[in-house]
Formats: sequence, structure tokens, C-alpha cells
Amino acid sequence: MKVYNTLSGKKEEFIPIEEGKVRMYVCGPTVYNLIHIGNARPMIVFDTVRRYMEHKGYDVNYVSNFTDVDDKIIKKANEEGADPSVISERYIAECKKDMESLHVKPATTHPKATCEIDGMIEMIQTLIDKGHAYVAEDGTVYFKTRSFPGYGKLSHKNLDDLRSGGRSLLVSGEDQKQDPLDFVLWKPKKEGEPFWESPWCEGRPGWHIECSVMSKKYLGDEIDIHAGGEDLIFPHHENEIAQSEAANGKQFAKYWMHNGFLNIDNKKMSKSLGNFFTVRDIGEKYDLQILRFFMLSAHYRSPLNFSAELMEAAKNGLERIMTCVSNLNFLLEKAKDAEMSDGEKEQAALAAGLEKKFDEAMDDDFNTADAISAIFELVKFANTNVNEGSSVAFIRALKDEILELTDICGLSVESGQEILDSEIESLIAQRQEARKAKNFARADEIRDLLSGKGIILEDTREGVKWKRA
RNA sequence: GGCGCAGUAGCCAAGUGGUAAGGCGUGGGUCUGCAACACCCUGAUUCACCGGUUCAAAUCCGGUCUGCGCCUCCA
Repeated sequence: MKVYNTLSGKKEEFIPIEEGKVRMYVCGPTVYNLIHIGNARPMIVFDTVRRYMEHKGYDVNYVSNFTDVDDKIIKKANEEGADPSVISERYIAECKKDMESLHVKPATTHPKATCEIDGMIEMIQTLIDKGHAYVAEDGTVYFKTRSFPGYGKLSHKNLDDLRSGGRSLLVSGEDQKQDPLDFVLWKPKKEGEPFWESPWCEGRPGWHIECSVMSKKYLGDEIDIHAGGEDLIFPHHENEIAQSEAANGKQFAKYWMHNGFLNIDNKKMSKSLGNFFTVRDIGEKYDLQILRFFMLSAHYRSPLNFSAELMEAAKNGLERIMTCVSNLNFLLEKAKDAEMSDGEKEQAALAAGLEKKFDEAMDDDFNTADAISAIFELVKFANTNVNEGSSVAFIRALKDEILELTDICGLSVESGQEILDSEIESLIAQRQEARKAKNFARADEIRDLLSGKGIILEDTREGVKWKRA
């Protein structure tokens, strides 16, 4: 299995620190509002990475945090006159609902920054003790960037370029920094802000230290994969490396994975441009697994453009897979022979080749676009080769294969077995009578009636199929 | 200014040295009482442009153009 590592800029063979186990940390959202579809991309992408690794037999310890102390949360809390924890708890709950709709599995642990303050104070103290951090007059603690020789190794920047860059890194009120590149580990409270006691001042942690500490606590000093959106490479992940490696004296993460951005009309999504969509917005119109399918149809490192047309195309594509499974289920009920014929055994072997294609695509840095094409080929294979004469074993083999591969992608393509109420059953029977009697007007009338109730009928050679609109 | 990514059919999108996957859409056909589903056919002599390397390039090298991201909170 090969993984593209931002650190080296290359695809590398994945070798876990501990055989058979994967320790993985994914930077989670700041919970001050409903998550937007851009937030959803890393959740979906890295959940798929996790599912594939589990499919390969790895025991994955997957940690993804919620950042629940932040300026935006405090701002929102002040607007509503509520405690910041009310805001963050509310949006953590909403986020979990969205994740469920997106078929993102809950992490092994979802730590919250506010529950890990002790660990942060401890790590900051270690950094001070080791000479990597210093306390300013007002109690702010800064990380001394120049004290960490590897600074810039992830984002491939060098300190002098950063300094002479087009923009000043000095922001007003930060002139206590010894160097403009130094960043905050702990900052003093302001009026009306939540705060914690610390050796330096009453205050709260800087953003970057949170992830270093939560990763260390739940996964250890050294982890296999650290992941997030590409915008986090600098400064967030660069700073995490500096903090963790300076404090722990060990390599922090072996592999750094970053997903590309989701754009709207080739522009970054932003509220000011009016092209901002929450996951909830999309969920009003579409089953959210369509959004998931859409995102997996491109490579995770490529920028991905979002539009209504593209969602429609994704919807139709996913429906094709679901129709196939539904057809297989239908034929399964009608199948007579239990065992595969010799011809079917050969066919099944061919189909297994498509599963191999899927695995090879996923082994190559999680090429989900290519992997999905293997699923489509499998669907076509099933549509072409399964018929009313097929055996139970053959149909089931193909169905199971499709289900296995779609499940790795986090897609549920088998609609639940529903029992129709007797009134509808009776209408379908009446329509069949009418058709037999060539009373097509009556047959169409019943079909329209059922369509009005959300039941769509399809006449097949094997009988009448129905589905929900 | 610095760093980085991308440009493949109407649209989306794989492929990164051996002669262009897959999906959506379009048009035609088969099946069907009709519809739906499905299947078959329909698609790039060509991969932004210009040079170069090679027996061979969408894939490697150089340049040009265009779009985007990061360097400030951001998935």
C-alpha cells in the first residue's frame, strides 16, 4: 500500500510503526456552527482511508478532535448570551448527526480541547524547560521557532523566505515576540472569555498545541498518519511538528496526508461570495451519501469543484449501482438452482478480477476514482451476466462483492427490505389483472395513483418491481 | 515577492514512457402495451500551447499561457 506523504512529497510504501496497527489523527472542526461541505471532505476522505485499512486487516486507532475553545465560539456565545460550552456542545452534536448521514464512522476517540488543558500546560512547561518556549511580560507563552531546526520541513518553506515574504507576520499586539515567526502556546484571558489557571497566567491555549497534546495522549509520541485539509499544512501542522518533536524528542508523524480543497465554481467557498453551503443545506435536497459518492469520485488530493449539476450526475451514478443491487435481490428470490454451474464459476472468477482492480487502485494512495470505476465495471458485469436462469450462489457472489466494495467506500447501496401495506399490494395485483386483460388505461391509472404515493413500478420479465421515489 | 498544485471528450474524472479506464449527459437501436430498468452502438487520430530528449511522450526536460491554493483564522 502506497501513501503520498506531504513530508517527502512522494508516494511511500506504508509501513506501520506497530505491525497490524495504525495510529491515525485527523484534525477536526472548530465547533461554532454547522459544518460546511468543505469540512466534510476530510471527514469523508479519511474515513474511507480508515475503512480501507480496516478492510486490509489493520486495527485502526482513529482520533479526531473537536476544537471547542476558539475566538469564533466565544463570539457566538457572546452574541447569544450563552456559555461557550453551550455553543460547542450544540455544534458537536449537530456535527455528529451530519457525520452519521455522511456514513462517517465515529472515531475511536473524539477528544475535546477543553478536556485536555492539563496535558497542554504540561507540554508547554516541557517546551519552556527545554528552551523551546518563553514567557512574555503579560504571561503569553510563545514557541521559539528558531530553536527547532526542522521548522519548515513539512511545508517546504525556509524561515528566511517566510520573513522576507510579501506580508508582515507581525500583527498588532504581538510585538512581545522575539521573532515574528514565533507562535502562541498560551495566551492570557480577556474580559468575558473562558480561562484556565496556569503557571503563567489565567488564560487559554493556542490552537496548535491542542492537536499535539491530544495526539500524544490518545496515540502516543509517535503516530503513523496525521491528516487534514491542505490549508493546515502551514502553519498548523508545521507548528504541531515543532511542538511535538521539540517536546518529545521523537518523530511526530510518519506520514502526513492532506486533502485538496473543495471549491464552488472554481472559487474557494466563502460566506462573502455567497457560495457557502452547509452539509445540512445539501441534506435537505439529497441523501447525503450522494455527497460522499461525489467526493470519492475524484482523487482526494485534487481540488474538487462542487455544483448542482455535478450532484445530479453523482446521484444518477449512485442510483445505477443501487438499481443493480436491487435487481440482484429481485432475481435472488426467483432463482431456482442453488449451486453455481461451471460456466458461472468461470464468470465469478472474472468478477473477482475486478475486486483486484479495486484493491490495486486503493493501494495506490487511495485512488477512489479508479476504485469506483471498478465498481461500475462490476455493476455492468452483473447486469449483463445475471438473469432469471442464474443460480443463487452466483447472484449472491456478485451481490456480496458489490456490497463489500461499496461498503469500503462507506456507501450503502442496498435499500432495506420493506413490506408494502396490503392496500398497495392489492393495487399492484389489480394492475396486473388489468394488464393481462389489456386494459392499459386502468393499468396506467393505478400506476399513476401509486406514483402519487411515492411508489414507482417497473415491469420486468420476472414480474413487477417497485421502489420508493 | 516566496512556496506549491492543476490544465485529458459537452460535463466530471483515472491514467505519469509503449500507443487514451470509468461515470454523467447527448443521439440512435434492442427489450417493453407504454414507461422505467438494462443492454448494444454513438464519442478525444488526441491529452492548454511551443520547443527538446527518446525507437516510442498525455506521461520526462525547458519555456509560454491560463486557473487555483498557501504564506493571516480557515477542512
